Amino acid sequence: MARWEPDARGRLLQAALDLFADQGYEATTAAEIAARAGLTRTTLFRHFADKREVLFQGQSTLVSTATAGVRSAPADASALEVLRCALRALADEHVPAQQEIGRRIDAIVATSPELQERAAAKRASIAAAVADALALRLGDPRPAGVLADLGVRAYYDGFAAWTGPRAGEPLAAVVLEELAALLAALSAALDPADA
Amino acid sequence: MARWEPDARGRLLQAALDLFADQGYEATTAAEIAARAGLTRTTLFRHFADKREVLFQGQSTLVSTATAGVRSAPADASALEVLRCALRALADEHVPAQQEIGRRIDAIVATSPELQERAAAKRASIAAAVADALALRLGDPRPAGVLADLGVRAYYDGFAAWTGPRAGEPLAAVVLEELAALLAALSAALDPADA
DNA sequence: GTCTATACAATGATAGAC
DNA sequence: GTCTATCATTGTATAGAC
Repeated sequence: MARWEPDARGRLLQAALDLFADQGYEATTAAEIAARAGLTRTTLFRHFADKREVLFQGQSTLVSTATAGVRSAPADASALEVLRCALRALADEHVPAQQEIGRRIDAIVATSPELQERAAAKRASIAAAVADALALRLGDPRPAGVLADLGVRAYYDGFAAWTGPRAGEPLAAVVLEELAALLAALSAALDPADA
Repeated sequence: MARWEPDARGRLLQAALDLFADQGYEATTAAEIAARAGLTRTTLFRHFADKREVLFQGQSTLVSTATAGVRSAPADASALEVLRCALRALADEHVPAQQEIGRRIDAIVATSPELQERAAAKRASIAAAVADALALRLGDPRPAGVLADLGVRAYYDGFAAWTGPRAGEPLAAVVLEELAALLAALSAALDPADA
């Protein structure tokens, strides 16, 4: 029998979601979150570097997943196929149970500049990881960066659709479809004669 | 004759650059920066919302500049031409005197995750401003977002080249050239048959 | 209108006990 | 792994000085 209740991190996330939704992010102290999770403030900061990371804990592995996803692509894959491998790897990190949590997190992040800043940093880290891994494969940082931006945009927009109207479909399918839509939109925008 | 030395913000920036380079960002307190600028801690926080903004003050107008740049484009301009208008507007915010400061800021930001987070948030804000303004013009958020990413990447990469090896050229020219290079790299990556 | 003095809540780090 | 306790610093709020 364990000396402590298990899953301290998950309990802290639930507590934070409840309190932030109730009182707002700024009005909620780290001590309150910890208390609601049955812990102390010190323990919260043992698990997370700061108050924001309680909310973003689900994204902590995405950077290494993105890198691994690029490296997992077959040796003869095209640049676009490599990008799709990375997106599939990222999408596989999420299960439908996270859709509800994702919605709640998004709603809270939208209320706080401090949280939006952390969200932007996370997205930038993932984009940089994809860009670096792709640059290594392609031998050229320019297409790598552009493709990484495209892929990360598809991933975020696809994730948003998956937590909303397209909750029933597999995340990977939604994301890859979004990537195709972005590429088509880009072609159309760059070559207006297509109209 | 003025009662106080002018340009408090500029003096705070100089003080921060010196101290951060000397002791590191974390080891430098807001009180030290203010003292070196001949001010008090209270006054620093009157001018800037937080310690990080002392460094990023030069980017405070870029979001509105980006929006204005998109709106300043001729009514019959293509999507790409509109994007170029925005980039020219952004580039015109900077003068060669900022090259040295830009280099010093970059070096310091590279040492601190907290500063990198702020930098990522600034970049994301500019990208979002361009994307929103473009979406309004194009009537479709998808190409707008992709083009905004492309443009912002060209702007940042161009700026980095301008503070380094291409210091002698006009920033706008470097950025627009970078945009062309990114577009060419993308085409080549998406259509490998071109080789 | 800009600067300063002071007090304050909260963050995040640290050291040591269970 | 958790807890108590303490500490410097951030960032805010409020007051007044030149």
